[in-house]
Amino acid sequence: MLETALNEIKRGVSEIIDEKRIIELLKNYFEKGENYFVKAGFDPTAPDLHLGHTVLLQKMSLFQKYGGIVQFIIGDFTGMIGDPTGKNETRKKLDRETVVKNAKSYEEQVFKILDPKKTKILFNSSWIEKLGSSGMLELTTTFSVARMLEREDFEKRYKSGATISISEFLYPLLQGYDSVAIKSDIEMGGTDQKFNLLMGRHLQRSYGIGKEQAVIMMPLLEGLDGVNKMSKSLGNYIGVTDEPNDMFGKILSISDELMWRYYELLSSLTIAQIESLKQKVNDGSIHPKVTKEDLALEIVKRYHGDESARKAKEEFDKVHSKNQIPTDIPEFELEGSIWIAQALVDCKLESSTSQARRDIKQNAVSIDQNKISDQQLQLKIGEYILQVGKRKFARLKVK
RNA sequence: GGUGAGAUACUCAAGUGGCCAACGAGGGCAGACUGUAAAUCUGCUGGUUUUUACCUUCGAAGGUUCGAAUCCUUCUCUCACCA
Repeated sequence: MLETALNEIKRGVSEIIDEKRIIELLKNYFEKGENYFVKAGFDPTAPDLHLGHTVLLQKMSLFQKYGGIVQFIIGDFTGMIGDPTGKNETRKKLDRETVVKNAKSYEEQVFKILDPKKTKILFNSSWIEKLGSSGMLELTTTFSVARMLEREDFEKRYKSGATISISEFLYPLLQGYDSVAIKSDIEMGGTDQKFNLLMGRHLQRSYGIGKEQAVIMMPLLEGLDGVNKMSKSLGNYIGVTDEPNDMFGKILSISDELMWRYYELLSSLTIAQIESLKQKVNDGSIHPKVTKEDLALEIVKRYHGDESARKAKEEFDKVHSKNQIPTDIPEFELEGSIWIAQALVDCKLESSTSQARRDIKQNAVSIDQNKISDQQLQLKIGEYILQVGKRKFARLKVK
């Protein structure tokens, strides 16, 4: 029992620190029914979860199966600083209303994966603000600048001569202090969080709360480009709230290589099942596209249900394999005779008439499925289906 | 506080009086080829129906000049060394 649980927990994990502690926690649960806390922190500014986050969430939900109580921290205080990636400077404090709204939005998304009955949603401002200036000072005495500079991105930036503001040093400390305040037993995060996660252990020891959290790091899921980690700012993400059609299409657009990575980290198939699939694709008995479609179906199903997933697949075949017009496309109405380039801009297919002209020149624009080449074309009264590239469509009614 | 260096489009980065809407690379978009994959090849990548033209843009504001991303002044920000 303990053995199976541990193996499930270890699947896909990038690194575990203090595995003994985890075994101990599981043992206590199986033998005495004792619960324990599993912490993970999230930024309050971006309540749009994507599949990269779900790698972590899926693992957390597994812990809930084995006695874990999830402490879902919304970093409304630390969010003001922003995790020091070097890109963002100090951010504005979000007003209460926005934080609450974002938290709501988190709940809706998170509870598609986590069990609400075994999840606590906490705001870190609630204990950090109580620290006050003296508490904050005390916190800074627990760690040295030299050690702080050991953190990889600090070191890089310091050596290359980029700016590091003092407030950025506070971020890891405060995140670590969260672990002190809520007495977490396990903290989870991405591999990029290693420094911050370990800070939790360090501070729990410094503050003498009587335990040190174990740390589990999950690999960062690569985004659609297959190179960078999935992130909203890079625009290479699949959001859990994406429309079924979008979600399906995005998954199918990943490379074959990346598909296996997604299988490992996102699919509920066992490792053995995935291996056998891989085998079949390699010897040619299954087309890789079919395998990818199955993956897309499984994931869309998870967030939107059977019916939507099936429809998304049908729609996809219709538009891409058979080259037909999608079912739902945005509709626009415009007045009188109108210049094609302007019409494309008004239908939000192009950002400027200059861009529209360039695309027409490059054979990227079609009307009612026929490519056009006349940049001066005037659209008369009637209904048209405009298309730019492969995926941008609009239905236009000229009156 | 002192001395020196720097700020160019989404990112990196050339350009140091007119040939500059600004080399090149990455990214992005489009076309060909495909499985809407990857790889590869090609084109485009500030705006404007005067498109071999015009307008706006090289940290900000002024100035010199027929003409400035380029020269001068002030300011803002960044970095290095010294204190």
